[in-house]
Amino acid sequence: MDENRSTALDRMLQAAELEFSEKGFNGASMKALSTRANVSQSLLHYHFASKVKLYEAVIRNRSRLINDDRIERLEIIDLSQDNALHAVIKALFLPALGPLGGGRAYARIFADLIAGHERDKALVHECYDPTAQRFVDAISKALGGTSRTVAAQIYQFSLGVLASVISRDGRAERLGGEHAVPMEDSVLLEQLARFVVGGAHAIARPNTC
Amino acid sequence: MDENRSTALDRMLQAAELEFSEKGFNGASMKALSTRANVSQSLLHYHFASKVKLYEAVIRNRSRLINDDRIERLEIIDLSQDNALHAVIKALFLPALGPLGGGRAYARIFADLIAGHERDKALVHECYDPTAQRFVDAISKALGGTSRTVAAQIYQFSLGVLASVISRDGRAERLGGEHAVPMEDSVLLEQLARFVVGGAHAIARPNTC
DNA sequence: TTCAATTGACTGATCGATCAGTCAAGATAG
DNA sequence: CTATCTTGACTGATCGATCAGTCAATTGAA
Repeated sequence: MDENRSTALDRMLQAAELEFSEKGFNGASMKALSTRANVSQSLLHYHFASKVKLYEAVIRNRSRLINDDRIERLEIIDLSQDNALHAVIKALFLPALGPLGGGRAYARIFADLIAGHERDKALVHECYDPTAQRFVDAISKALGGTSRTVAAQIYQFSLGVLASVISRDGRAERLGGEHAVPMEDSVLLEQLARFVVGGAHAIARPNTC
Repeated sequence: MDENRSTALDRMLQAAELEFSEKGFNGASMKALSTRANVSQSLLHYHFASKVKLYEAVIRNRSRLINDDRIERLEIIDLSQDNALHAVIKALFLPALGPLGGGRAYARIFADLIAGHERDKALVHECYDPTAQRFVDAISKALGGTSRTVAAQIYQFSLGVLASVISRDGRAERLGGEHAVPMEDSVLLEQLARFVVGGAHAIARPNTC
């Protein structure tokens, strides 16, 4: 009962995600964070013990939402069909760009994880590697049996491209000049996927085309 | 005379680049930084006035080295030749990956800049946009007159791919499994360029291939 | 040549602010 | 009552920044 009332725990996680996203781990303060969540600073420590643990909780929470969706989308793809890779890449990107991805909130945290800070290595290993392995497999198969080494390479590049887009700041529009009309999300995703697929083919089958 | 003796100013800039790179802006402390440079903390403020100004000095310094090299390499490319785009992309990537790029030192700072923090927007605009414009132009021409909007898109994706590689942490090797032998720098650059060129063509000329 | 005046580089001590984290006590519910 | 939840008050450490002042080198006037 009273299910949809926002609990203190929900508010804390939500505020933490926003705060970490906007200021980064070191830039975010427990005090500002508690104010944002309308709880006392002590309550944060009661539930999460430490700032690091809270940070990990945020990432575990969000990465589970994203990766569950990714796997769900991946599993319904027939990897033997022609445009399988295109579907795989969209299954990788869409959950991170959509509402499940936490919108702007999670964007910078994600970009930080990509950057590969020493602090986050173990966490990335725990939260993202299992799903990543599945996608490396899928990429390998979708490309007709490319080596896992090359598939992992493509996966890494793909995440880089995703990161460059996920925290959109209008720079591409500025550099593009002219009218500078921001791109629709669905169109951007399509561009993104096409770029990655094109690049993947160029690496995996350098002789064709 | 006595030209190659390390001055205090040099040591400070160098230590700052390392410290900011390893800990990020908020994670780095002026005290640790001064210890690293073997100067007093006060000297940092004497020369750079504030932490933010020091950070900006580091980026202005490094970006100038990188972008001067980029332009130099870009200007000797014949944009009408067949594999012009490949050369352009290498001109964009090589200076950032080589010794001028500051090696690991500048890597994470660069990744942070890509992430697009609000704090760095104006600085990126000042230090990177002029060169970026030149490359967007070159990409547009090398692709036979693609619109600047699409060229800017490709430029943005390219930087994302670069960022994913510049702070190498061995994750790709781990995901690739098997022997996990780290890739040679020159080979990686070639892979990188081929991926981007393939992706660029896929976006700019969706009908071909 | 000599000596005061000025400058630039640099330091140790210290400032108030803010940090993450602690703790005992109050509130609330089963 | 008991156990969980929540709070305000507090701590030591550390933050970026400021300060007065030292020291060596340079300048300028006599």
